[in-house]
Amino acid sequence: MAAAIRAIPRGKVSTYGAVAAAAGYPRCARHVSKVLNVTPGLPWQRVLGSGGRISLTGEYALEQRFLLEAEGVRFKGRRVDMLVFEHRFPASRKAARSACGHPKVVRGRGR
DNA sequence: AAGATGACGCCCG
DNA sequence: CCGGGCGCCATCT
Repeated sequence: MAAAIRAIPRGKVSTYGAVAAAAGYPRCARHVSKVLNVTPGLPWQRVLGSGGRISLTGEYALEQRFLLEAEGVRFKGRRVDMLVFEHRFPASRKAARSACGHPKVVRGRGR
């Protein structure tokens, strides 16, 4: 997970959902945020919400926008121009349809 | 164990 | 565009 985030090059961005999916956990967008919190050294500013919007709140949101613009990322109003700056992760076929942190614990959803 | 929360995502009006 | 609601998963109290 953290590796996926580190893989985002400077001047590019990604979204929680995309990072999670790239890491092999399509349903764990939420946990990406946690990883960012517990893992220092990650380019947290390059991770945005869906559509390229800053999900952060308060001053951190301003920080994030500032840092991104410093890297060359342009904003379209409140969002980032995803069509240009969204980083495409390499096609990982590590389809881990399991839970986020427990590859073995498969939760049979509903059915 | 149950309830509540979180830097989320998607659908509906 | 905005607001509201529901689902998802892990962690904390």
